[in-house]
Amino acid sequence: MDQSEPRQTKSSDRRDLETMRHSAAHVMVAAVQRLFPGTKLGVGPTVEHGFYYDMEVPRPLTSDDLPVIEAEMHKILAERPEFEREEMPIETAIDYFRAHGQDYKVELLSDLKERGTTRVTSREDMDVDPGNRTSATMYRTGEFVDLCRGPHVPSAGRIGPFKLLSVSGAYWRGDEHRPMLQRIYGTAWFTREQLDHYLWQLDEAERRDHRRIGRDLGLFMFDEEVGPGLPLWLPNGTVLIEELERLAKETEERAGYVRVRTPHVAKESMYLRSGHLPYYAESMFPPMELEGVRYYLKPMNCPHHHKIYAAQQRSYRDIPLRLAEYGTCYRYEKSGELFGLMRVRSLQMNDAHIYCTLDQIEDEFLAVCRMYLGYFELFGIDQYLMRFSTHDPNQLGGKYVDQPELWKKTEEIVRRALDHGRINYTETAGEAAFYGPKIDVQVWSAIGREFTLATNQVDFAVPERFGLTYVNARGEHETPICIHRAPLGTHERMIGFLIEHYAGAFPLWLAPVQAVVLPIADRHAPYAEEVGGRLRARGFRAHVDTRRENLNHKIRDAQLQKIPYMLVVGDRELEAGTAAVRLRSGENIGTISVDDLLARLDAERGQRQHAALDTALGHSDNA
RNA sequence: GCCGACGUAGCUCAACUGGCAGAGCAGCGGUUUUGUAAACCGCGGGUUGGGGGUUCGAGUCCCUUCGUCGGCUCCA
Repeated sequence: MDQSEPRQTKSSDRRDLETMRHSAAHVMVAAVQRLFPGTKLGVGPTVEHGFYYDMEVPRPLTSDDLPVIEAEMHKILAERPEFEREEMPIETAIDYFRAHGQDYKVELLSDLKERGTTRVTSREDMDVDPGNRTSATMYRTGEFVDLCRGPHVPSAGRIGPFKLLSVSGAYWRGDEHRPMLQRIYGTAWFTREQLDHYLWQLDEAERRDHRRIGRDLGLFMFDEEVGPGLPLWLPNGTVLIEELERLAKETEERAGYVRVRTPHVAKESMYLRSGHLPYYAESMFPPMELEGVRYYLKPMNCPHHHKIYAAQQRSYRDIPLRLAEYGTCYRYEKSGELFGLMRVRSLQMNDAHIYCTLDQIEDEFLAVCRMYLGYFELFGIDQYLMRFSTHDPNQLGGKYVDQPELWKKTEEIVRRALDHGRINYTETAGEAAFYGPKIDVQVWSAIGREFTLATNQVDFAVPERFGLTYVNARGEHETPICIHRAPLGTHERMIGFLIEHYAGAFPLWLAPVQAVVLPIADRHAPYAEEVGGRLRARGFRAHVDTRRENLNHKIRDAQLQKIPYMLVVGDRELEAGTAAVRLRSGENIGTISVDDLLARLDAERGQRQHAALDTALGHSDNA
């Protein structure tokens, strides 16, 4: 994600840092081996801010073990061992590790030898060199020997300040059917200041965590009896939802969408037709049976929308047809995957399905991308990654529908749309949906977890299953292409993300409470109510704090609630028909008339309509 | 789902090796009528997540179940 590397870091420094962290990982695992003889090594790459090592330890580790391991690491460092490099034939290395009971290393080397690079992942290529199938490189640090490509710092004395952060389970080679190893995460830096800065950032991230802010600002809650992953939206959070929906509806209306509404359940037969059953069944809530018919909670809206499309004869003149719905879906996420609002079991999706011809896809797809970019501009989101996912030709007929020419064609169209729109993206093969290529917008939560925030997918397979057609200009039936898109993702994830993005200080148009009027003494309450009433009459969400507390107290509470405008009214303001305006930044903009205040608020609230939405609608290009 | 940790008042946290469940904030009642980040006094508040067990005695030890957290797997 962002920030925590020193700003001036050059790429060579960056490499040195990675080298040093990788060496730290070696020292860590050497310490674990000393403390827990019989430890078997997995792999231990560096990651964004540090390193980890996976290993099989005789007993499960707990966080209490980390200080002990750190102490052992310091002992090793005090011995100042050299990192000695040694190259040997691959068979010799296999024999060595087999003799030492290092089964995982044996497996890595055997794979490399027998199958070449096919099973070596990026996590593993720090251990073995996929390009070299005949010899292996070993590093010796004191009595500790590990398979490793290197490079390493020459001496362990070069390892900078470090800290072990957490311990957890991790499947060997990321496969849930294989053994679970113990993973220790750590971080290491050149200087103590950098380490402290990073640790401070971790604390800061915790303060931005949407789960904490969500509670403090009264946005949402969970209840054990309602069920895990089923958020309850409190009044303040509901304002966020409704403002986002208003934004979406205005934008989509102007972009030529029509709105529909569909039920939350449907019969089994529809999901057999759509292909969700049985393939998606494990992500769906189990069926409920009524009068011998099985119904499912909908995990997505597309089948319902397809039915609406199919309900009447469509002409080429009718399309693109863009059906939009903030649809509520239910997905049975595994219990361990739930995470605050970011990963839930009931979700409201900014969904729409665009039915169009092959010729129209490019424009439609680009228009959707512009819509994202407009939203992101509006929110000031600049830390994101657009990921273009294409199919893997080797999996046609399996993971992917067997229509090679359509894959090729639609992928080209998407690529051209992205290039034409001058949109930056990375391309990943083998990550497409089974029905077509897609773009995902990746963002990171405050604690650094990656999420797909929005998605835009081409579907050239499912419309056929639903028998969707349109009559072309020659009077023939043709199957339309469908674009699935959710530029604002789901309310749950988008709001979870925005909470962290703004650290709870939402822009005026989105803020659950936009202004609070603070009467200094009881005698100012009627005037305060009058000011509040005028704001509300103008469509602002304004409260009046008439508690018998002093001003400092009311200010503090309003600050903690991150209310954009605090309007202090006392004798002077009452007299003059004004309010003393304090912003949540702490800035005091002085005393202004209520009329001026309303004008200012109008202008600020109106910002959401301007440039960003023009981008969303592609107006800036045409203008 | 898997590995590990953690569940004490609305929130943040106490309670030494098993020995009378406590504090601050919030809430409520009263006093104060206040000018830009916490006025003062008082009061209520808990089946220590649920269930079972060990023990003279369990917040503390054991089992089980639910939930949460850190990862893994998976995903909007």
